[in-house]
Amino acid sequence: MRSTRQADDLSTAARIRDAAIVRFGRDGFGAGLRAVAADAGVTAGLVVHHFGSKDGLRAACDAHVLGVIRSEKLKVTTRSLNAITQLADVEQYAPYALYSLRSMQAGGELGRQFVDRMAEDALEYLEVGVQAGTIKPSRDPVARARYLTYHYTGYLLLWMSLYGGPVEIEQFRTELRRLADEVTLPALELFTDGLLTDRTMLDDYVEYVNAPPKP
Amino acid sequence: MRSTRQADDLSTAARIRDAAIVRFGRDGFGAGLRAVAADAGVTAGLVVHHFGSKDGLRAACDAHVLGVIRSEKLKVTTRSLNAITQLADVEQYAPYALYSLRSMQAGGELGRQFVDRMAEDALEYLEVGVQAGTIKPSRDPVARARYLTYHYTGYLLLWMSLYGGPVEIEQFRTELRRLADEVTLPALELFTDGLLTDRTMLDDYVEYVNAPPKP
DNA sequence: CGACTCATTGAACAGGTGTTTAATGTATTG
DNA sequence: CAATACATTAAACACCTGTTCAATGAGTCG
Repeated sequence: MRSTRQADDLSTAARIRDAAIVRFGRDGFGAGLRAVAADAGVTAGLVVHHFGSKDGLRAACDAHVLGVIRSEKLKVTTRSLNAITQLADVEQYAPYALYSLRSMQAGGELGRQFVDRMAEDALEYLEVGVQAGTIKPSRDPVARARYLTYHYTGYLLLWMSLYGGPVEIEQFRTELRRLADEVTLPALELFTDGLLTDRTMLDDYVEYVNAPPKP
Repeated sequence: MRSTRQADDLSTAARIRDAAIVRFGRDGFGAGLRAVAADAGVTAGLVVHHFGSKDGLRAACDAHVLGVIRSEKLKVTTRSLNAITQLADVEQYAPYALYSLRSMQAGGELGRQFVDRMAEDALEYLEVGVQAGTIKPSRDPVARARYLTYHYTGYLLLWMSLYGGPVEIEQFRTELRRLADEVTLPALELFTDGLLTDRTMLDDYVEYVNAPPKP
């Protein structure tokens, strides 16, 4: 039947890829090919037959996740300032969020692209806030967007590294909410009032970088 | 000669442990026992003879690093608010800093303890600032200290995950300085002026959490 | 139908891992 | 000096990894 191929479920290759995204997201990229194959109900040999190698499989996963992120709705992921509650919001995309985190943890190209993309979206979002008058302007908006993005992403990565070995998706979301609760007050305080009582450090610094010493 | 044992260098076990700290810090805990053994100029068998197992070796490394941190000067590590320049300052302790980062990345007990300790020190330091009038008080000082610590540590961890595969100690320090430069302006801006132009979000949140018990 | 292509499997392979074991040398002790 | 305990090594072991290979099966096309 041709219906077996396309209608029954997904194509076998796609099923393997999806299983790999979930498995890698849960256990990290140290997970074995045989585990991925078992999740997809196939054999390890078939995995490399379809994807060439484990790296090929990972590349396919990267491409797919990046495609999903780019395609449409996951722009929501970076629309909020709080990168933690962000991810908790989109329930159906939790596996992709987990996979992306693992990607950052393992340090692949997808990880870098993902973070850069989040920084771009954050910049956009911050600009809107500045225009609307709700967010203060910055002397270097790009640097600020990167700074905030790296911080929130790093917070999440650190938490996953410290407390999440193999991460179940359900546990992932509930823990995210707990983290968000823990973070909200200090974050709002910092965002509203800052931390320092006087501005000499900042003023001194901008004066320092604007005064070209000796070229 | 008994002098061979203690004076010539360190004891063999200590030499292995130190080599392991450096190697694990550079390559992560995936590094093989044979690599560690070769660094120490011994055999893999001897490593497990002394430490029982690879986990035993790692436990010994953890204990030693934690001991060094506790013992004395590494309190400096957490004295500055900026956790990045922190580590760049203490040159001789860079291997310990790297090892600790790997520990956080791998998620062992040492990683958790290290972060918790940094949070405690940050709390102490922030309190001093509050007393001195240079830092604004917080409604929840403990949460704020944890928040700031996790953020800066996470920033560092994210950077290492994304860009640092095997990390050379020299490269580690120079990169830390570059990161510090990149971060200084946005951080100072945020710490001085905050991010939001009005305080309704904060006030609403505080009112919300205080609503039930507070008359 | 026959030939051909592709998906799929199970077994085998080569390489790496942590660990074990037996042997050897080298101190320290009785 | 002899005996004993320890440090150390090289080789082997069992296991797990990604990958390869030959065989089997099912679907497609001429």
